[in-house]
Amino acid sequence: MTREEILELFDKRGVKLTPQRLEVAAILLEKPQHLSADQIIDRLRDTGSKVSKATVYNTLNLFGEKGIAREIKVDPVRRIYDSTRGHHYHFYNVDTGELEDIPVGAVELGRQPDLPEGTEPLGVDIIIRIKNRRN
Amino acid sequence: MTREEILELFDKRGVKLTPQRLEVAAILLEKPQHLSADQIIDRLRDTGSKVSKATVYNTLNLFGEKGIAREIKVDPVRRIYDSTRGHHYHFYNVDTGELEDIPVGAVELGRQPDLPEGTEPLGVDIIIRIKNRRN
DNA sequence: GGCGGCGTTAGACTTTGTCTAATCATCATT
DNA sequence: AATGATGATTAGACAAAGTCTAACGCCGCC
Repeated sequence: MTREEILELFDKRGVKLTPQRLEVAAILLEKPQHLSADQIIDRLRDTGSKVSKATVYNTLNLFGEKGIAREIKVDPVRRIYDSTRGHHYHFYNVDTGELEDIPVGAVELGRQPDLPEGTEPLGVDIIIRIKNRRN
Repeated sequence: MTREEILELFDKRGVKLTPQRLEVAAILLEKPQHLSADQIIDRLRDTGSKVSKATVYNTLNLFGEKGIAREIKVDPVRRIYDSTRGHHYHFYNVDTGELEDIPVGAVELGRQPDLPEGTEPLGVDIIIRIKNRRN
């Protein structure tokens, strides 16, 4: 994702532009990928950036709320952020910890259940857990 | 779930019986429910049990591995254990934090995607996020 | 009875993420 | 240009969940 596209996305989602947010976005949204806060901080440090830990966490929370990145719940100990915003699901390899996008349309819900009384849908998360075949 | 059924389940899943494991199981498997480690410890304390925190965590990890309970990944800060072992999915109310089982068969995957090379399936987690309707 | 192996325990420790209080940036108004 | 308000950023303290360690207990087996 180019700098231009990021600016546009911020604007569209009502996120005020700051240098720090742009730095975080540049790393996370560079390409389709799954990164933890820690990995993002490491990469920022690698590029000599001095964005603080607190800001990275604030920013990722904001990105999650505003739909700029998706928080994926797979690993109970660390939050993973997905740069791909569109409707899609995941493979999670429990051996390697790797997370992989499932091509759109390769999996689809057959029947949708009725929601509990007085609630409305927010979204659906599907994770297909896999492991390495050994032999 | 009765004490008898728990003993049977332990046996079937190759889990050695100990008084502490039985105490944890008695609470978690009592009925279909979703509990955090913390809630389980609280209930143990309420009944006067002195099972240690470490043992509760060890036991829940063991139960997860052996298929005696299911670990649900929904809240990044706390692990939730589901006493229902069968194939089923969940509603997660982000307003209340409540987790609710989706009746079996009410939702089903239409298409199953091809798995990545050299891997085999372990299972599928589906979480339908919902929120309270306000008006 | 002694030994080995596993389970349990208290409490220290680790890790991830949040909070606090101070500082800084931006912008509108005068 | 100074003022002030609002919001973002920062370092570091803090909180919470879960893991680890080292000691101890229990049980079966030789």
